[in-house]
Amino acid sequence: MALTDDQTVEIAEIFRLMGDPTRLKILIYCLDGPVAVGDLARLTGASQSLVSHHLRLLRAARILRAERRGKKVYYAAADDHIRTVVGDMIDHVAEPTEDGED
Amino acid sequence: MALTDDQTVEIAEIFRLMGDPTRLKILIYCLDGPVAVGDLARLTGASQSLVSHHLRLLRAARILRAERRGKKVYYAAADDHIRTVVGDMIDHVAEPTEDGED
DNA sequence: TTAAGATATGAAAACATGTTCATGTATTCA
DNA sequence: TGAATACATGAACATGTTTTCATATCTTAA
Repeated sequence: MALTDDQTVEIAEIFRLMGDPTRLKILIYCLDGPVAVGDLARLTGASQSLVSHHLRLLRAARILRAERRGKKVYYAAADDHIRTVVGDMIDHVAEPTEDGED
Repeated sequence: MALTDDQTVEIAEIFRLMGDPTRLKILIYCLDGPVAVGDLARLTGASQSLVSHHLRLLRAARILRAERRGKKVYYAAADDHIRTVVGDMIDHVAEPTEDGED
């Protein structure tokens, strides 16, 4: 595998950001295409302020990218790795658990 | 996508656990095969106690699975999804950043 | 320029987490 | 059994994170 310490920390940071339910919901809604901040608030049930705070973190980590169109700002997944990672994880959870339980 | 709220929380929980550098290191060392607790402590540079605490969390979330052999306990990745997810993430970080910066 | 809509930001409150230290519980071997 | 090795656990401390509330900024339209 051979990752540097910095790379490990960088990856951990991304996982950490995906590790909050509110943030993960936001991220998942953004996987299929750009969504406006207000819509994300309605979809997730979180306050506009909270969504905005989370979006800043997700954007800073390059997990999401923002694009302004008039008064609204649309957020979407930054690249396909993100989509893949979340997709794999959904598969993981969907599966009935591999072989022997403990 | 259509995930239930519980599923979203479950996925977030797994990401959260992978989101700590010490834990991620432990996990990565366990990807290629079973590793004993003491070796994990040496490999990661963390104390035996800390490694043990983290292992408990990773095991409870079914990210790792434990197997005792004599005095030692060996930990390994619970399934291939975990391997895939971490692998994708490593690709993500390895890449030179997709198109336009902000 | 003023008003209204949409998003962003700072500070504080409430809550959660990682780490250490001391100690407890297996397991093997003499 | 007793000693030594390997791992697990509980409590406490220190630090970090999520969330809210109030307010600021940006954009369009009248």
